[in-house]
Amino acid sequence: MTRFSFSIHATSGKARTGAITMRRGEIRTPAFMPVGTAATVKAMKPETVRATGADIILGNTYHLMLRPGAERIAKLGGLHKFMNWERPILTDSGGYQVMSLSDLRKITEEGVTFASHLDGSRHMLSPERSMEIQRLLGSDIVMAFDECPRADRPRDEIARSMEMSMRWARRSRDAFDAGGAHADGAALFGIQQGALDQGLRQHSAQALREIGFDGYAIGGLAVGEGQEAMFTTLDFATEQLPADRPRYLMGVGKPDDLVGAVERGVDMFDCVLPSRSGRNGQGFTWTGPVNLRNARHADDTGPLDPRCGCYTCTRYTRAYLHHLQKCGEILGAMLLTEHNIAFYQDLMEHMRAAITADALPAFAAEFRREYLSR
RNA sequence: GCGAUCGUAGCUCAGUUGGUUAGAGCGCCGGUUUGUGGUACCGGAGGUCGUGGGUUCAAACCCCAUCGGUCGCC
Repeated sequence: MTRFSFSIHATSGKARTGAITMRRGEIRTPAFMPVGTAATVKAMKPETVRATGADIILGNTYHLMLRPGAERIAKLGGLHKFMNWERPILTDSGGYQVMSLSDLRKITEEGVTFASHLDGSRHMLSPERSMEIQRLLGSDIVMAFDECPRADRPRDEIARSMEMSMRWARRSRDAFDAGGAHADGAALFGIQQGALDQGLRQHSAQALREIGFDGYAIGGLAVGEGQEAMFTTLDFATEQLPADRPRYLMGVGKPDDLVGAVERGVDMFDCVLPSRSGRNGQGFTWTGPVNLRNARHADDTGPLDPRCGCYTCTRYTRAYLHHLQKCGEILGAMLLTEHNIAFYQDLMEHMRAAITADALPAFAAEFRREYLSR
């Protein structure tokens, strides 16, 4: 069994490029992970997701435990077989969704009880149960169970939440090790909290390092604080985490967020933006986001992005994509999602090449000049 | 020709004991989406209430005429 390992091949400033090697394949970093919440990257076939260049996708403990159920997926052979994706899968622990989706949640030291957003039924998640579910799913990168408080909460509340998340991180580590997932070659990532506070972030990072994880995630950002505050936090947050382990900025972000975060030393990302936007008419291009529902595209015979070599851009006009979006046609979501995911992967590939050439600052400057020009 | 009935936003319609700047859905125009509640969310434009008279302090609403649609009867 190939043990989890991370090697850095080149650096450019604080940015690094390299690869994570795992039992189900290699993950080139910096990496963008398309989100496949309910055992599917919405509107895309797994082979198409792979064809865009994705090495790994994300799945969700919260959604899958409610439907179809973790035990059922285990009985059906695990998440990879269930959804026909044989490469690595990272599973979120459910902590964030309990905050963002469910009502009637009650948080105690033991864990969280909450009402399903699907049918109101009552459920419980704890570090131990989250580890068990992620093991049943067959996850390759398991995330520690944490609490993600809103960034606008008072500092003492953020501090107490972070400290509990660190105790939960310890319990996640223990439950993960006891469950045997480690021996199977799965990896466990801890999640730093502390919102925008440098001291709290430092405490959180120290606690995680003492426990020891295969990788370290930065949680609690991109929750409304704005890009400048996020970058300011990343300036110190990445340096607080071990240099020889992957750093994963959870839930981020827009293309310019990714570039700025890579410059600050982040190695992994996931975000719903490219896939959700694909269903709602927003396409990403090298010259900025485009709303394909806008009437000005109705007679445009050009591609969405002339510099993009994806399936959609090499075969379809903006006029057609506009038409599909206006009609709410399924193919519109499919074609635009595929482009957006391909664009994100292309962006990552460009950044990896720029870091390899030790030329990330020049690439980033040129990217911003064009992407943010309008 | 006679009778009935209907004409309100681009479309389908709501709107009476006559009473602020006449509403809805869809469509149209635009914006939002960051560890995903897949037909999402937010905002905006748009109407001489078929037309012309009349009654009234006040008319989409009541009266008369007229034009147009639909149905029925000769």
